[in-house]
Amino acid sequence: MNVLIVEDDALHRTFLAEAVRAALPECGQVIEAENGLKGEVQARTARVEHVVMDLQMSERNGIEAARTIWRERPDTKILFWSNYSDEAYVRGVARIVPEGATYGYVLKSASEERLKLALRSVFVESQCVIDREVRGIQQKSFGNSPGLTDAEYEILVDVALGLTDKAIAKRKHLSLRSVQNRLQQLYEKLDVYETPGQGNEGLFNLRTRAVAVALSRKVLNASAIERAERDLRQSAGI
Amino acid sequence: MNVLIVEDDALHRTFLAEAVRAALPECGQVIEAENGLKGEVQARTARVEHVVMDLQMSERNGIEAARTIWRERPDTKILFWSNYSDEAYVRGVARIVPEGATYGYVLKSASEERLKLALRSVFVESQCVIDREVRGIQQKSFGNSPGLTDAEYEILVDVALGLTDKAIAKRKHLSLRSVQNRLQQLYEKLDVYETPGQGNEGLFNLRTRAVAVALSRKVLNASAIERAERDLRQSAGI
DNA sequence: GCTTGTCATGCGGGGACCCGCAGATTTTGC
DNA sequence: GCAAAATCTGCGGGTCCCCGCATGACAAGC
Repeated sequence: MNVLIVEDDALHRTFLAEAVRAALPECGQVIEAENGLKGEVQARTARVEHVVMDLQMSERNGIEAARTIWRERPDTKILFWSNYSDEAYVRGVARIVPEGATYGYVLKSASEERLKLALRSVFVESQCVIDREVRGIQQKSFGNSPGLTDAEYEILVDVALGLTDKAIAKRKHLSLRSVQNRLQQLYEKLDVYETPGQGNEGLFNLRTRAVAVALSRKVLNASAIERAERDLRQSAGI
Repeated sequence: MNVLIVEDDALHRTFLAEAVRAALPECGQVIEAENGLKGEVQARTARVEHVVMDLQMSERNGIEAARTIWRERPDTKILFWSNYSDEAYVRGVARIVPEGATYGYVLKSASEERLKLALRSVFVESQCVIDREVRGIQQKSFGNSPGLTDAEYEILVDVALGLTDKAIAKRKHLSLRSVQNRLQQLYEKLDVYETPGQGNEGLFNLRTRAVAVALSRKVLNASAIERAERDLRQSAGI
C-alpha cells in the first residue's frame, strides 16, 4: 500500500509523512508532491490508490487535482487535509466526489490522534470520515437553514464571475426573468438589504454587495471563483 | 530581549520558536500567541518589542494586530512571515507601518537560513528586510506598470464592498462623475473589456467583473475586503 | 377537486450604471 | 511663468439592473 502526499508546505509535508508511517506501519512507499500538478502526475505514474491532499495550493489546488485523479481512477481513496472549513471548499469537494468513492476531510487544527484515526479509517477500513466542524458546514449547506440552494449557489458563482443577467440566462438555459428571480432569493438569503437606518437608501449595489457578503461569510472564496473562471473559458472559448 | 510569536498553525509556531532561539541565542523569553487578538494582549502585557507575525489568521489577522501593536508602541520591530506575497497583503502592510519603524517580510517558502538571517537583521541590526519576491510586488504596486494607483485601489475596495457610485462619491468627497471616471481607469487597467470575439458584447457586468479579476490577480483578497468592511461600519455607523 | 406552494416566464417602470463630449481646475515639466 | 498633462465636473443618452404585478405549469396535501 503506497501513499501519496500532496501538500505545498514543507513542514506540513514532513509532519504528514511521519504521521502516515506511524498510523499505517504496514504501508509501503510514502511519496510526496509539492503541488496539485505534480500530485496528478505522481498519482498516475506511481499508480497510487491512497492520497492525502491539501486544498489551497498554488499551481493547481487540491480540488482540481482530486478531480482529475478520481476521473482516472474513481476507486482512489483521498483524505483531504485543510486549514479551513469554508463552505466553498466543502461544497467544492462534495461536488467532485464520484459515486461510492471513499474520502475524508480533516482540519489541520485537529489533533494528531484524530488525523491518524482518519488515516486508518479511510485507507484501511474504507470509511468516510468528515470532521465534526466540516460536518456542520455540510448540513447547513445542504439543509434548509440560512444555507443556499444549489441553484442559488450557481447563480452566485456566475454573478461573482462578473457575468450579465442575460449571459447567465443563456448559460443556464433560463429566461432573463428567472435569473433575476433567483437573484432576488439570493439577496434575501444573504441579507443584502441591511440599512443601518439614517437615509442610507441607495447605499449598496446589490449585485456586488452580494459577492462581498458571500466572500466574508466564506460561502465563496477566491479559488472557487478561479475554478469557475476556468470552466467559463473552456465552455465559452472552446 | 523577549520575542513574541503570533501564528495560528501549531507546527509553524514551534518551528518558529526553535528558529528564534537558534538565531538569537542571546534572547530571553519566547512567547507564543495563536491568533491576532491574543497577540495584541501579549504584546501589551509582556511589553515585547520584537514580534514575528503571521498574516492570515482567524479571529484577527496579522495586519490588524500589527496596526494596534504599532499604535501603542511605534518602535516595535515586527517580522511578517507569510505564505503568500499577494499584492493585497503587501499593500496592507505598507499602509500601516509607522514612520521610521523597522520591519521585515519573509515568505514561508524561504529557507531556514534566510529566516534566521532576517531575524537577526530586523531584531538586532534594526534593518528592514523584504523578501526578494515581495519586493517585486511592491515595485509593481507603486510603480507605473500594470499596478494600480492608490486612488484606483481605493475605488476598487469601495466597489468590492458593494457600494454605490453615489455612496462612494459621498465617502470620498468627490462628484459622482469623478468616481465614474476613476472606475473607467480601473476597468482599463484590469483589462475588463476582453471580448473573445463572437458577439460576446453584453457578456460582463463591468463592476462585478472588475472585482473578480482583481481577486484572481491577487490585487484584492478576502481579508482586505473584511478590513474595509470594518472601517466602513465604523465610519458610517458611529 | 380545490387549495396551497414553488418555480419559470412576461411586462413595465424607475433607478443605477457606462461612457462620449466639453469646459474648468489643478498638477506637472521645462 | 507658460504650456502640457492630468484630474474634476456637468450634461445627455443608451443600457442594464431591481422589483412589483400578473400568468401559467406542476406537485403536495386537506
